[in-house]
Amino acid sequence: MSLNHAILGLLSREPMTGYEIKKIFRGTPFLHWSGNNNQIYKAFAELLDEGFVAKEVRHREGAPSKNIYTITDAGLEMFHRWLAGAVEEPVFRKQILIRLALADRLKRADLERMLDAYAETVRLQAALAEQELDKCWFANQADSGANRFFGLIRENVLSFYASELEWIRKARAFIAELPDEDGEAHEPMVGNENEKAGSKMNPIIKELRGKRYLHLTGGGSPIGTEQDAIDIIALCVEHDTNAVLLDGGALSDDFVRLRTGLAGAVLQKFVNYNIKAAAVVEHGRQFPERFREMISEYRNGNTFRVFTDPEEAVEWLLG
Amino acid sequence: MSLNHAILGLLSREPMTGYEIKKIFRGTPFLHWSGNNNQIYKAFAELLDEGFVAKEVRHREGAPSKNIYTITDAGLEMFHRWLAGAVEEPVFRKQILIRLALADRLKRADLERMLDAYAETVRLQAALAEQELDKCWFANQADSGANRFFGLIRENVLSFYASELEWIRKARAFIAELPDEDGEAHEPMVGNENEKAGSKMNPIIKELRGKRYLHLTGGGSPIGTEQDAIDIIALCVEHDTNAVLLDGGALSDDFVRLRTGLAGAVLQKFVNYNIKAAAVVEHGRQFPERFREMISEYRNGNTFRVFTDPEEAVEWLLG
DNA sequence: GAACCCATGTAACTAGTTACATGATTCA
DNA sequence: TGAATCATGTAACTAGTTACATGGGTTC
Repeated sequence: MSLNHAILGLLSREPMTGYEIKKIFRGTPFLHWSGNNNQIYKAFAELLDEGFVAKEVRHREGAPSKNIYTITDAGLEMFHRWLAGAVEEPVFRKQILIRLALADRLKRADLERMLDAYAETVRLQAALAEQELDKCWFANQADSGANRFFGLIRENVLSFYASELEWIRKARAFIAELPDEDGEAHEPMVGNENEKAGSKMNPIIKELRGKRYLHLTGGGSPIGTEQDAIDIIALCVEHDTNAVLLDGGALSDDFVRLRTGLAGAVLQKFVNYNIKAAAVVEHGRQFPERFREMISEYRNGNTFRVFTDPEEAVEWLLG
Repeated sequence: MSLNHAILGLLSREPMTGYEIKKIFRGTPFLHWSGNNNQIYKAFAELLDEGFVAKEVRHREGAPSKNIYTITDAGLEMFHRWLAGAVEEPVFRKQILIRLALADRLKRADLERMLDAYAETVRLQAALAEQELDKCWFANQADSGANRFFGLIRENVLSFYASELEWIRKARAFIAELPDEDGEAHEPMVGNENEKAGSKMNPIIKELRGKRYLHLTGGGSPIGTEQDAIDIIALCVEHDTNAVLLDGGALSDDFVRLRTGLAGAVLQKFVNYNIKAAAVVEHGRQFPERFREMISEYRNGNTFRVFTDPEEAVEWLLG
């Protein structure tokens, strides 16, 4: 595990607090650790234990005290030993390859849909990575303006996604040329029919002060796939509105876990179709930290907001 | 976790035993699970519990009985639902990028050495992946000759390594153009001096029936880096021999863990320089399964063998 | 006044790996 | 005879994630 070494590396530049380190991990795509509290604070406890860092507690009037960590000589030596040691091989995980290997007998249309969904995921991921890269800690450092190798790193990361998109193009071309034998026994796709939206999501059109909005009540099932977003948009177009009120139940577990990419994909679609969405959640509901961060990022825009009070939500939606 | 789904996908082709599934996972680079017992057998217990597979115990005379698993209708439906669901985004882990970001102030020579080591690792990994791909279960299946998409998958996997090598080329060109300012404060590389070999590894030249071999006694420290292999080769050249006897202590933990790539890199160097190596380990010593597999693969060749009896080892070395 | 930010930490869980255990068969 | 292959399983561990808990300060 080189997390500890990476922390030492960061501290070799300047002393930092756990929280700062955590934010760096969060905002840097090639630092593949999620940077959750447990990991970071545990790592510091270990490093302190081994004498690789020193802790300075800074008490602040009327504020929680900070722990500022400084690297020790032993820590610096450890870090340099790590740099001199063997480099790990690069690894990847691509579920799409597993699917493709196992979905050998799928119908062409289903394969195309799968690849298209993958392409959208990759594009999203690439955009996210680019954005994060350009505002991450390494992009612009105090001493030398920017890290000497940042350009190389950036290129490496983005080329990963670029070559994936290029491969998708090839794969699409390949399956387009496949003979589609209707008589063949195809593995059926399950649960991809369009009419499920109506039955599953329980949408109601409401009106307030002459303005319409679509209300997805908690009684229906949550937004669990990108298809659900498409269905919502279709309903909006049908009823000539661009405002959607989501009951808390509509936010599925997959939705609030950002790494599934679902929230990103759905909200991107909302942006594309100029649709405003307000979610009303119970007061006590806890979301993953990443999701909360995303919420606060969306606060700047006019696409998505989370409320606890339904009236406030509608107010914003129609305002 | 889609491991369970992947197993269902395999069973949708034909009934299999846990051991067979395990071997498929082991031998297929894009199935990123290691395929260790615990994982596989636990997964089967779960699938059985949920009614997605059925178990048929086949008792065999004088042999351990097999459990042959067959997918049920519920399992098949589950698998198809998974296929229809959202695809996971691709992810990668490249320690080299972290190093590069943190090793900003390293000397040019050290950077070059780091990139060269990385290039070798990637080449090794690529070769391994290619070899595994071509003899893996998906490469040649009974029904359709080969999986329709195997070519696409193969291309994707290999292009990952190819584009990494291409990037290394660019990175090398970039650092070659960097001004090497001698006056600058460089972060020193630690422990990369050549003389450590003599002091650390404790090598002795021995002779039997007029044939020389290099004996690395257990008293020294184990082979922990590629540099150690280079040092050993230098000693062989110096003493005009091509046989090395390694005491068990020389095989470090990193060495026996194949995913570190150390064993592969070291043995590749031995192959290149036509050096025979025999390791003598205590009778009870347990190695990771992957390492044991590698040992048996090397049994075909004339480069590396593991013995428990030192005399046998020397016999083979000089034979 | 609700929600977010800074800041620290812990408890409980999931995923995945290593090592141990067993025992017959096959192969050199 | 010793090691490898086939075959099944468990115990203990490491790495990493989610959720919970706390509390002052800031911002809309």
